Amino acid sequence: MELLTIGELADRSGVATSALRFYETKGLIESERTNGNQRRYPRAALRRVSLVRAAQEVGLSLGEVAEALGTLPHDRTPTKNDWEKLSRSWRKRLDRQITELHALRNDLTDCIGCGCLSLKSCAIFNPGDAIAERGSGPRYLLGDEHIQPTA
Amino acid sequence: MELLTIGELADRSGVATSALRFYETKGLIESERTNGNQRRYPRAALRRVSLVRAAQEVGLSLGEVAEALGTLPHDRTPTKNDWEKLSRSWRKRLDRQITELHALRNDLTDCIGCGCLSLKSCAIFNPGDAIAERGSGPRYLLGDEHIQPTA
DNA sequence: CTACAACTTCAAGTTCACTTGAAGTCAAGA
DNA sequence: TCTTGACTTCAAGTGAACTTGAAGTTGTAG
Repeated sequence: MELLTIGELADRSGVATSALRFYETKGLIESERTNGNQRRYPRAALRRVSLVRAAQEVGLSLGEVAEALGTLPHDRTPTKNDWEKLSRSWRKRLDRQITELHALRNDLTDCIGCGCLSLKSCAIFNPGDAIAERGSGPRYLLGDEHIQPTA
Repeated sequence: MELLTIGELADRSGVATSALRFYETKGLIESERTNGNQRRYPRAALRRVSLVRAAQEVGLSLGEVAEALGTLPHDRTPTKNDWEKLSRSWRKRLDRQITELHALRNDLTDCIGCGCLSLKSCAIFNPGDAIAERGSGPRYLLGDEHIQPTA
């Protein structure tokens, strides 16, 4: 099997045919045509589709993916160097994202740990807001109003 | 300052007023009204908004956030237990996401490392596809066709 | 050679998460 | 009191990423 039909590519990549045609209009993948005008994809298209999906995972829009792919040469097979540039920039983005998620995770853990009795220090629930207007003391999540009456 | 106007909430949360009204239609936040029908938000709303944004970061849709918030009691201030349930499920999701990103990062690193001379083992570019139809030897990324003519 | 699944294009529709605009009301300072 | 900026609702618009439908064509197995 030299070339893939759009249906085969869809099956193998797990991406709907309609999405593949859509990707093609966006210049993300390319195809040859049969005499009867049907698309035929080289094996490389399968990797290309995976690349697109991977990039989406990383948080890139299709436009950004197209742009990134645009940095790869059209006239020749990409070299290791070509690829390294692309890959490095994505990895950077990935690293940043991982860092952010870790931070969020830690905040959540703190919130569980603290039982929300020390909301002052809770990053998630006090982002940029000048809190500490009521002095210290117990606070409740999602319903600040329940201040213990100074019994 | 007991209650916040929508503008103040917007400034403090960094979320546009239009978005806040939109969140309200989705049941994500609530407000009281003045005699003149203007919204007034309790401080809790600020945390609530942050919660929504945090959840979006984790990859939840607004619908899912609404659902999650729905598991919190409406009639009383959420307790530590209420919160723990919610927080744990989100943290789980966060963990899964972090794991996925790590995997993706590693794949990218491998791809850089291998110089794409051993695409057979490259997870990103061979997901679920049975490759290895051409035997071993050099392969090129994004353009498989360039097989060295057996010089 | 025929049947039929798989393909083609093109326009329009969908969902999500908002934003924008119009037309009018409210709140607070000079 | 007047002015002005902040607010109100409601309808419509936006952009991303596709999907769906209609109407017609192609490829292949029987």
